[in-house]
Amino acid sequence: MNKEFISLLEKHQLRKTAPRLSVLSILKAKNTATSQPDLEAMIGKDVDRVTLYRILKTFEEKGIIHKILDLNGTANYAICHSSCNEHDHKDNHVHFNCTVCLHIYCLDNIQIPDIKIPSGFVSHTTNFVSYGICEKCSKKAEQYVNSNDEE
Amino acid sequence: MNKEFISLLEKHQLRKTAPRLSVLSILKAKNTATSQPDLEAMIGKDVDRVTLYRILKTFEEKGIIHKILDLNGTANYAICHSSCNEHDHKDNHVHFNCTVCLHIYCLDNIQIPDIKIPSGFVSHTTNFVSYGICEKCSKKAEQYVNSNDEE
DNA sequence: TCTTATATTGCAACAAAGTTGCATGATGTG
DNA sequence: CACATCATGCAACTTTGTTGCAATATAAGA
Repeated sequence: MNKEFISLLEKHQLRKTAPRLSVLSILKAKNTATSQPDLEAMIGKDVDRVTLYRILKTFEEKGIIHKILDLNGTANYAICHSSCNEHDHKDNHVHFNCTVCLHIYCLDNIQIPDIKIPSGFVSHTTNFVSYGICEKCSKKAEQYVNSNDEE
Repeated sequence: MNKEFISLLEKHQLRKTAPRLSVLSILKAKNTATSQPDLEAMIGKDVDRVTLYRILKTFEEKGIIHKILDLNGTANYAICHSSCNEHDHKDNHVHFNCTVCLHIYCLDNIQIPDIKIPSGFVSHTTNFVSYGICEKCSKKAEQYVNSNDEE
């Protein structure tokens, strides 16, 4: 399991260090993006806050992870599924940001549609975020409603 | 010109105060969204920082302005063109974020296309941001290239 | 295996962004 | 004009992110 991360770091010519492997394993373990504060809490005090910021920055630049901002502007990070690299680092799937649990889902199968932009403007990347209620939170809400049927 | 802002505040049952009118006139004067730091600088020290935050929060809740996050997660604000209100506060046009000057343009004429989201998920709002180089910055770059033709 | 250049980390200190509680002051309605 | 309420200002604080520099770990070569 660790081998996967080690080869990922090697591929990008980054040294294999404990903090970096921790970050990768935390991000990989979840199916949603992880927020900066959560990451900081999960990684604990073994790794310095500054180190974490720097790791996230290099990972993003190398195309290992991508950053998505939630509705509050908080940074969230997820491992890139598609084969990103330094030069071609696109993250052209739609994201879903649940307004209840605040989780961000990468909808890998849903491509961002093309749009026409005004002449004179040149677009390099696009970002599509859908805000609403995720499956888990919908189900929880249903259960809650059902349990109060007698009212 | 002030009448416009005063009636806007009345419409939303907000008291007409000097700080609120300042915010409105600053936002209205520009064709791009204004960042929180810029707003703070422009409004000067006559208005307290905390007051500014609170004004922006109420304006957003009332549907007077909308918030757009730039690529760094910095909050930017623009006056809503469409007739938004507390209950129907949608901002369904595309935004363009220039990576050079960092300005955010509201592309009022360009609607956000619909997408299919996975079953179980319920979408309330969508957000579409295009990142690239705006017209002004493109022209500046051209001029720069031309002036260095002799090289 | 030892040495060494260099990438990476940790620490301290700081800057910026945003929040909370409370007292003061302005607004608008009767 | 009085008064309830909304809005602001101030102080203090939390969170998020950055910078410089010294200490340390990594990887590659002798």
